[in-house]
Amino acid sequence: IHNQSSQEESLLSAAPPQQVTLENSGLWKSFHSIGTEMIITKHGRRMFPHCNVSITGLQPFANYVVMMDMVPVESFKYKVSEQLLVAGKAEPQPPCRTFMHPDSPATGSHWMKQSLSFLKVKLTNNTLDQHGHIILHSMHRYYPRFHVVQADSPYIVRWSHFQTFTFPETAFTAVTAYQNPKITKLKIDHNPFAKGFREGGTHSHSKRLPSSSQTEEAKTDLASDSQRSPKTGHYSTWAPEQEPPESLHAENLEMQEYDYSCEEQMVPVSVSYQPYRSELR
DNA sequence: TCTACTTACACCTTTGAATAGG
DNA sequence: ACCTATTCAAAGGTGTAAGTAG
Repeated sequence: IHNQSSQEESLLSAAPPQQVTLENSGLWKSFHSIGTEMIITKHGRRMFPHCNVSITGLQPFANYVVMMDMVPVESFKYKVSEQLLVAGKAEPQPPCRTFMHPDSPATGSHWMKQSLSFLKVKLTNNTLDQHGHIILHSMHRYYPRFHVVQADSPYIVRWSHFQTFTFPETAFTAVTAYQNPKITKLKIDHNPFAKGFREGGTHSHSKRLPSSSQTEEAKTDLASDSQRSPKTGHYSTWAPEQEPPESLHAENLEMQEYDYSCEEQMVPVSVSYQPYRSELR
């Protein structure tokens, strides 16, 4: 753990260090090794793989809010020509929205009891979206970022005791249609909703997909994933402009007050901010 | 002509209400 | 009255092909 200041050192020494672990790390790595792509649509598309994390080191009786947002990996966009190529400067950032885990706020013991699923997160390319989905630019790369905030209410968050965690293997390219057939194959193989497109299925399109040697490799990765090979975050620094290091990233953010009742707010990485709470079915 | 995006579609899983049984 | 299990229809999540936009 690399602490930024003596003030943070005293803060951390008062409580056990928070740790966020990516539970389905093996599946993410299968996609990452090929180049993860996430479909974004006008009406919002779920992520696959979706983020599934566990948290430790919280104070059992304190309340916390857990959030997720998306951060650009670098400051340029891509185009397709055989493979993804850099195609100039990135588009201006759309409104940065945050997905608040529906259990928020909840006690530390609640969060640590079981892993947290971000299955309901939806991505859109519609900058006028009214459903609170996370807005991204197509042909840009992003990675999800997780925030753990000690707070009694999702609307008034003290940004002290605020920690952020990211996982390099969760970086992805936002696309409106799949560019890499290997990614398509992996998704069809492992997303139950895409079962109709699997080889041997009754769907007419199923035989159009090229077979890939990558699939067996991916299955091996998944086997290890099923044995739970989660990866735990620790404190280090890497700039989004750089290729992420193997290690995970967690940053202590500046202490400040934040009122979620506002429509658009700034987060400590100088992007505008919209609170979003998913609907429970 | 090329690339990026949108839409309709068939196929599938998930959800939740209704019902039955203990 | 209460709980659990089962059934089943509706809602919603998929990638694809074909079309549109620029």
